[in-house]
Amino acid sequence: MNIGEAAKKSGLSAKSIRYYEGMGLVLPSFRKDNGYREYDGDKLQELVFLRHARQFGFSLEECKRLLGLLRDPNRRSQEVHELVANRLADIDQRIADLLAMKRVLDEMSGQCPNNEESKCSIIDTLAGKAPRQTLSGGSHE
Amino acid sequence: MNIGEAAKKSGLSAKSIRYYEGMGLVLPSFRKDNGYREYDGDKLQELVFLRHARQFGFSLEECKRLLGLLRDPNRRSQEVHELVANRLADIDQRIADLLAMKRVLDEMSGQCPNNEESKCSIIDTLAGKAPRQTLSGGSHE
DNA sequence: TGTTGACCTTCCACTTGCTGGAAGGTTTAA
DNA sequence: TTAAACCTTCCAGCAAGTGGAAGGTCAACA
Repeated sequence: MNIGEAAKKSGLSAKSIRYYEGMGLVLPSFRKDNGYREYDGDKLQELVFLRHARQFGFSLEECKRLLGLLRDPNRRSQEVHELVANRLADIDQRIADLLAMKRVLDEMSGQCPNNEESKCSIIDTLAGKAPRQTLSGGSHE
Repeated sequence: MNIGEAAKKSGLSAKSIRYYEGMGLVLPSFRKDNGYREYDGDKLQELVFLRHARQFGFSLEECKRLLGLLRDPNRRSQEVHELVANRLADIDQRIADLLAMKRVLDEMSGQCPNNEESKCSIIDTLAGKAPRQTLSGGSHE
């Protein structure tokens, strides 16, 4: 199949597929005489795999490693597990950061008069004029 | 004060301060004869404000609007409140996305044998071979 | 046969928010 | 005087693509 069909079936854009190819992730099965890329079932499966991995937030570098493991019949599941564990640690960190932001922004939001007046505790807090609301919780800055 | 001192006191890097200037966010008070940037207390406060706003995840465009509001004595706190509300909605969305990823990755991680064998349900799931674990929860894809 | 439209190709530019480095000018202290 | 530590501008690059230009190809239809 051509790149357009591979795109439709994999859920990726043709642009992305070309980009991933340039990054060395998934090459087409071969090129036809007219230069068109040709993808077979195996390659399509790799593209789907890639889309899933990206949806879980793996970087292209990590996707490259995952594809290597997908292709390697002698892989150790340990290695796959480790990549997922790293990803999970990263996600946990991001969630914690976002929750810390949310907590303080919620607090700030609730204290803003939200009217036609200029007085605004959000502005004061960001400017460092109001009682400190830090992301880290401590009073050190 | 020079950019180096402004950087130290604001917690930003000199590179970032120059970048923000290029983006039209915070200009130095003036340039000295030798071309060096000079920052006074007000400008330093704006830089600190900027650092805080960035720490809360506001984009530079949003920071630009926030700085405009900081400087505007006739601002309406409504406007500030709205920016924060938008930011909060974005944060909530991100958290929800990350939690959905985490949920599925946790599940996958627990099912992987995590040993020397090649059999790995994580790989199978990403390849779409195993019982579907989707981020959206539905069976539609 | 012509031509229209939908494909496909490559390449370059743009995005966000910086960071690093090169090449060079200034200031300060020993 | 000279070295270190500033400062200046500009250029390149990161992730992970998207958009568009310029052009080749293919299938269908009159």
